[in-house]
Amino acid sequence: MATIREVAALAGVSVATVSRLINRNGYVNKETERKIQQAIEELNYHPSSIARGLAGKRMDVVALVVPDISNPFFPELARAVEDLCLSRGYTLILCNSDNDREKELAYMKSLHRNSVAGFICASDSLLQEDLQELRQSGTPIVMLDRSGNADDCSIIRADNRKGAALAVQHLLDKGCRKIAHIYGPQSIVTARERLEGYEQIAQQYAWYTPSLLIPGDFRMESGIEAVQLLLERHPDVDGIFAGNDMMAIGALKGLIRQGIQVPEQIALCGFDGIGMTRMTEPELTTIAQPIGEMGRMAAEILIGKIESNGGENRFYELDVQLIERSSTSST
Amino acid sequence: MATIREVAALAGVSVATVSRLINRNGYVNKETERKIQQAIEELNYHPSSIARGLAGKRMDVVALVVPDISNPFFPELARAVEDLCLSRGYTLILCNSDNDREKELAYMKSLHRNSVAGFICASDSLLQEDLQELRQSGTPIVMLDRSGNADDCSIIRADNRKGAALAVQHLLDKGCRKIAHIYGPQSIVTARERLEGYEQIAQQYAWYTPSLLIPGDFRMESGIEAVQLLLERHPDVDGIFAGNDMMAIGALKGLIRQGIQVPEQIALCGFDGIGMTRMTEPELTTIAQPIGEMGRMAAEILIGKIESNGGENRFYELDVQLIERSSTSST
DNA sequence: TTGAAAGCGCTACCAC
DNA sequence: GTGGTAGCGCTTTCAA
Repeated sequence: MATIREVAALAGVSVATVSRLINRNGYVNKETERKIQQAIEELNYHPSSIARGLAGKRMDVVALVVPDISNPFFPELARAVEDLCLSRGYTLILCNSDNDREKELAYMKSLHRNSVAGFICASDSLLQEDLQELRQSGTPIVMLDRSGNADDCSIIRADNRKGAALAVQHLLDKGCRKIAHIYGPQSIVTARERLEGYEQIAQQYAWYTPSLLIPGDFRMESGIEAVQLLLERHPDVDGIFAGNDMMAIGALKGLIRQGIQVPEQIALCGFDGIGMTRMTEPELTTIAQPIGEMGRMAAEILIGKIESNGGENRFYELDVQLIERSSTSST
Repeated sequence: MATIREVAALAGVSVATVSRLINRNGYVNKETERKIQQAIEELNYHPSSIARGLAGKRMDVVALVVPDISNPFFPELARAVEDLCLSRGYTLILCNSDNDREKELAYMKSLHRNSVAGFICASDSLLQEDLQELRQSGTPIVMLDRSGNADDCSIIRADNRKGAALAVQHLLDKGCRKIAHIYGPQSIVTARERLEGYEQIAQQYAWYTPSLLIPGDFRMESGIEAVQLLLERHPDVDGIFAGNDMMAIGALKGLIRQGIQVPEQIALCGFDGIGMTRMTEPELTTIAQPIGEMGRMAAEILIGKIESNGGENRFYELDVQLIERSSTSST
């Protein structure tokens, strides 16, 4: 691995000049530049980020912590973040916390020691105090989706309340007269907001009763179980709004298992808009978050902060969209 | 962020002593140790991996490149790798190449610049020459699953041939008399091996004909299309072995769409053993690779190489297992 | 058992 | 325009 000194020697200039060229600051003679470029080629020189980091220049690694990589929503989100980072010359470290505090803290420690340039948190189980160290060292932080609110950082989230309302309204439009909601963990902000959105509409109707609310944990299995419980409680439901797509997929499976026709007997709508909703039969109607845009935006804002040393913190609430498919409308 | 010098000053010793203690090499007086430990606590000191890296000590970051994060097989694999790395004090950089050469090269460049300690490749589109730089710098490399063979590194793969044979045999046992195979890209070693495994058994039968081989790209959509093509060619097939679970899921969807009963009319078997095979209705029979073990093993071998400066290179072929579910056996 | 000092590869400041 | 050089935080001889 060639060093800057070797390049300088080969090009017959000083390391300072090479450094200036590489970082494109300061003046460098055209002819000198050519010679240096050639030397770089010849030695196949790549500046060491390590040394660069030590020498005070900001590093080019940013981290994204997701709570559950087995939920395709997060890989999709990660892809978007990754794409933008890569195109801007940053490398992404994808950390899967699995909602495991141990892992999370191990990651925080590692990130801190490795001096990441920026940090995107999409995990709900990371506490404010855990971010303290990073924050103290001035590392820009962006909170994405589940991670909820926090001081001193920008927050990016879809309009969960509106999306939930949209879902319920859609089910009503499709003729449903008793709509249940499988809600996610109330410790998670997105789950809370979606529940609120549901209630906002549902409570206007006579059929509404709290027992239409079934708890889930955002994972597929809980969707199956929720359906079971729901059918015992309310054999006459004709619409289900699941708090996310994974639970919706589980719910669909539960319904099919019980021999229930979807959407004829019960219509079903999810939330997230992950690709997998097109995998089921029938395909799932869902409220699509702009996943790609959220990821890109998070990365962009983060990099903006890294490169400008700060910038104002805002709360971005992105719009959602109903995607109508066969789980709510029989052809 | 406290430095080693501050710790040394507070403890009233030299930086060398602190360094010795931290790295647990060389002698340190009990009493001195206590004082240093206390200083470390007090300043909440974490050694900088950056500086440590520059100073010649090996870094604690390893990278895993996967070809397609939207195939749950890879997140599952990554989780296993990640867990083991974390438990051994390493941080994992998860790189999703999307089979995109641009991205791949960008990653390789970044990894090189950041001097990763080790590298696990699970991507098929990374060429030998792309690994050249890493290899030259002495970075240990492990090839996992799709990445195929390469010199100077250990290789870990499931027994794809045997798994495929197992699948076909299982379909035969279930009474199938004409079994098709949806195969993956033949540029990928695992796809080739599975095709071979299929042929090994199928060719022994009179019903076998090359037109039972339908190409796919390991993604769900291609499973749907493959089924369509297959049914045109052979309306009388009664068994399908898909080259991986994602295509199997697609195939299932295609079959259901056409109103075909699974497994009554056509039995279906996948390959990989991803969790999602339990999400469909009917659930999918599949050949399970020991995903967790593969990931852990890859990480373990890699870390072994990192810490021992090399070690012999072996080819590990892990055993697979048939998981029988309703897509091949009607209750 | 401990300390002093020479780098690791690079950036940035100050002279020339 | 260009070069000399002082660190960045740490590890690692080599002496003491």
